Amino acid sequence: MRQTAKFMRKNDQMSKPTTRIQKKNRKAILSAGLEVFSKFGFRGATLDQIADAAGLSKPNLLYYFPSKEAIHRHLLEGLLDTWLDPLRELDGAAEPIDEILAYATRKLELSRDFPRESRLFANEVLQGAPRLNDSMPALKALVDEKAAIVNTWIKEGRIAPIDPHHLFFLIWAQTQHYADFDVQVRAVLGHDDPYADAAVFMEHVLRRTLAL
Amino acid sequence: MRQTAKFMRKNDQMSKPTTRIQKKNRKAILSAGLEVFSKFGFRGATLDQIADAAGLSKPNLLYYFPSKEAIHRHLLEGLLDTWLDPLRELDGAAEPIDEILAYATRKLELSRDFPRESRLFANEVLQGAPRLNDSMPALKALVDEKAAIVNTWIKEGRIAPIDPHHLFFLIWAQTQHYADFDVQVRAVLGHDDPYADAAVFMEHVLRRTLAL
DNA sequence: AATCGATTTGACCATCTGGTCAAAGCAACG
DNA sequence: CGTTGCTTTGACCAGATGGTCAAATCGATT
Repeated sequence: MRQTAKFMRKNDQMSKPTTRIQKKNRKAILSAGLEVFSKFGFRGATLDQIADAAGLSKPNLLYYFPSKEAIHRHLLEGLLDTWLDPLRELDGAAEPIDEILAYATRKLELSRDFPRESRLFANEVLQGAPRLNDSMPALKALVDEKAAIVNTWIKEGRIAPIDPHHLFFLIWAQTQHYADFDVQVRAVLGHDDPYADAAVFMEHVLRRTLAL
Repeated sequence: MRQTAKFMRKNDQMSKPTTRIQKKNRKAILSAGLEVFSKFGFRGATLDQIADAAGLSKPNLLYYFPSKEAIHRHLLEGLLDTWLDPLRELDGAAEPIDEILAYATRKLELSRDFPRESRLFANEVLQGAPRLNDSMPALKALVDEKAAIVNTWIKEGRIAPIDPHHLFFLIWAQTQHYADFDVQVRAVLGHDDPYADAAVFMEHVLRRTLAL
């Protein structure tokens, strides 16, 4: 007996879509959800908006995802991982300043290429991260691990003595600012694409901050 | 004939509250509104939540403010001003590095002492600043004016040549990060009051960034 | 204490929102 | 081409939400 979608939803914990249509529609829904959730936050977004943006009717949308929250959860799930991937690559064996610059650069590219994801995340954290609390310990663990590497570099006298945690905050704040406060950045600059200048500026700041 | 509150609301454009009760209740409503709006955004906040937080009934709340949007507008109105006040004080005649450090410090204090205001603002900008668009030109004008001062300092060879706009973005991003991403910051640090360390770190970053 | 305007509230309303359901449409496979 | 099961939808529902209103209560002034 072939599985029906209904059966999948109930018993299969949303396993991968099987048919071509399912693939297409689930992708459309997630993309639409990202668009709407990142703009209005969870409570501000409506299923009608998402259905509209996905080009589907609301009941059809709920055929693919059992609830508004399920769409949101699905979007958040992969997000923190993607967001932290560049940090995972931070390598204790390589040259400190190169490594940190590479990390910051990758993070800035993430802001440039995935601003909606950044804003979805920002919206969530702003509102107290109610749907991210479970991930916080893992986040802390990863950051602590990488902070230890930075501390090693400091003890070896290879970079200036600074608080590693606040160094990460600096990089996060600086890079995410361009995605999250996009409107303000563009209004102040009066032109598009702040990212080229931002990259130059950020490299200046980090080199100076880390230099002995 | 004494003015009634109803009369005021209709014809007087919300002029200052007159009676002691009005003063107290309007203050309670604005404080409650700040609490709720900063946590859930405009669309996520409900009048019932605000009324609850203010210790009033919903109709009573609407006796003092004509609509949900009016409360929100009222909160935003003063906000951008307060937010930019420290920047206004940036003085071209004084010592560059002292001035910039003083600005950044004042801004960090604002984050520490008024995190709800910071989050209200962040929520608004995140969602495209629909209710702040009018203020954007004034913001740009002020920033451009102060950027010109920084450029003068650069031409005089008193600080390193950097892009002044991105310098301001750096300061905004860094300081507001501690208020807006409070949950994340605390989760990563595993303790309270990041502000003392943040101040030290920020001074380090800015001194290095600006040094010749 | 009587009056008059300021304040408060319970009841109510229209609209919006997340979600359901049965029935209809459609695609693939024998 | 007919069956079978996947997909889509119109109609609907219950609860939440922003907002209204008339009536009740309160407080200051006489």
